[in-house]
Amino acid sequence: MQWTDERVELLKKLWADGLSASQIAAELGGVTRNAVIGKVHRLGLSGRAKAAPTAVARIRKPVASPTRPAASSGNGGASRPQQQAVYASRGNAALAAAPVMEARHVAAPAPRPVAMQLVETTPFACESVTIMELKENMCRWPLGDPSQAEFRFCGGRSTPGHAYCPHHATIAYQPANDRRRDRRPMMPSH
DNA sequence: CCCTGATTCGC
DNA sequence: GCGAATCAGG
Repeated sequence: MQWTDERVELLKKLWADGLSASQIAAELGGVTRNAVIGKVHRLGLSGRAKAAPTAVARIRKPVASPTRPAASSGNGGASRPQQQAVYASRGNAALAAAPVMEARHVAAPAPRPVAMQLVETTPFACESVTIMELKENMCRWPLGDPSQAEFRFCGGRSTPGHAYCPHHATIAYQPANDRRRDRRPMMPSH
């Protein structure tokens, strides 16, 4: 990919809009965030409004002398075989489609979406605990309607650090490719 | 671990 | 000029 005028313009705009380099890279396509950052610097638009870095901080740190692995024999370059172009496609980069939204840190451990709660068809003996009884290491798989008093959580023993018990984990974490096939009909609309 | 931008330097 | 590798930090 090359930096056509159009792409450069878009880069400028997105950078000015505050998107991260990886987000911009995803938006442009065909480039990595490194490429974006490199371009940003070459264009001289680095350092986005960063609340006055206070003179001192602004000054190049004298110690900043890089400690590059003393390219004893062409570090990086020489030994690197033809890149297989593994464009950055992880993290929010893949979700960058939505320009605005910046709701990343908002989501909580998140129970399954309501629609998924009634999906389970196979009878499964849950502890059925209330939110008050729910403790660490207890399966947080929701049972029933969260707006009703009867609402419960599975409460089964979950692997430390995980949200669900082994059983519900298998439901919650189906491989993307299997989802469509295995999905039972969900609620009509909501 | 995920992410962020900054920098270097072979190409 | 380009951008991977790396650094430094959250």
